[in-house]
Amino acid sequence: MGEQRKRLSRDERRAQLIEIGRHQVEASSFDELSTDAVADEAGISRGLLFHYFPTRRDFLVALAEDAAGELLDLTAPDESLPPLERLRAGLEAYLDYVTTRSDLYVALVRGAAGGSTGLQDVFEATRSRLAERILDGLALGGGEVDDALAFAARGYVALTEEVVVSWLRTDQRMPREELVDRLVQWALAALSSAGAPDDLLT
Amino acid sequence: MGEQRKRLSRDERRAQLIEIGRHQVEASSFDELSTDAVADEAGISRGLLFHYFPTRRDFLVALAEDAAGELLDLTAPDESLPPLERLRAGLEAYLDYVTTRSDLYVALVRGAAGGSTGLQDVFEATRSRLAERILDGLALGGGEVDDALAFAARGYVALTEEVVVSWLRTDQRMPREELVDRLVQWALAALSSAGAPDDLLT
DNA sequence: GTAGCGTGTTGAGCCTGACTCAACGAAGGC
DNA sequence: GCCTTCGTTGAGTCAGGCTCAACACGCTAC
Repeated sequence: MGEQRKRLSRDERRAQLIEIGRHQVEASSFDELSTDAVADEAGISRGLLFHYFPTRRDFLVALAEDAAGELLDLTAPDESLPPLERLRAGLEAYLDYVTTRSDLYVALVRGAAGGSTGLQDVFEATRSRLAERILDGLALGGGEVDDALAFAARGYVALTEEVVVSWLRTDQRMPREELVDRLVQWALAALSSAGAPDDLLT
Repeated sequence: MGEQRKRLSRDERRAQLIEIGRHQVEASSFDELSTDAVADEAGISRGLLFHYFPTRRDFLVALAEDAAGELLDLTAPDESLPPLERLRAGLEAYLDYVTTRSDLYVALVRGAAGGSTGLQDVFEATRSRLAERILDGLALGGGEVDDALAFAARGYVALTEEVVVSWLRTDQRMPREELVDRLVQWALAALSSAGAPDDLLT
């Protein structure tokens, strides 16, 4: 590729590399990503990538954090809504993200869970954040959450991820509104089974 | 290691390598497993491993299949039990396996989901098998399962995996009986939310 | 015994891809 | 116009996956 090499600022170069890395991951998966390929596509030397990311793993973690951060931003809860509406809005935003970036999402959910230790941590942390948000909607008094509720929240997040991936795989055959309704139902069922107060239906 | 090298039959050698591979995976993770290390521990040349498993990935897949097969065998449903009892028995067996081989289990659930394509398939297939078993308990007439029920079953399996991993991570603080009770509750909640007949409580 | 044969096994070496390092060169300040 | 800064280079090292032609062990036949 005879692209003319250009000198970029640290931030620009870093952003460019992450952008390219995301494409590569979308096209294949995390563990198939090659640093050489990224460098080639960026039109830089092989060595430069390691000036920004000391290790291939660091690079992958940066990619995962970038994608996860984007997901978390776009699904940030609207505190002004009552709990149930908030959950529904969160699910809608989640599905927006997922349908827009389905390749990246699947790569993240299915690829970052395993793989290197660092990736697992990012995945873990993201799932935790999502679970916390759900619990925050309940714990109005800011009380301690017991194990059962915590398990319910985490389990529900996992259920949602799995269902959404399955839904994508069936070409979204089920209407999206029905899917959201069901996911809301499952949330209520999981949480109330775990002893959550029923007034979360506010 | 001055162990005397011995000539083994194909099946013996293969079994030995898988056994060693499982140890390595337990000790670290799938993607950190090194074929050289396995060969060393087995006291064989580096080349021989590739005589049995043409590719590192093939070896990892064989390991995952071995572990997944073991899990499926040990949790095989007892057809003579009524649905609800069968589910409970399955969960008990599942927890037996998980507590016995927690390292391997976590490596499988958290490591095989991502990583190479082949590993993902094994993980996928195992989750599907577990979901099918749950649906089999319902579909007495052998009718078609609609998307909602299929999603519920798959989602529930994912929920269970996540909850169990979390439970292990909290040093099994919650009593095991309570965990089983809750998991049964969640199963009923998830399935009936998806429109399963209520007479699955037989 | 020894000649042959099937097959488990070897070990040197290739090759890809992650990673290093000393030196180069394009902006900006003086 | 020189100097300092720092993004950048590219040749090279190293680890680890993978190959291949030859070897050696156990066996049967003569």
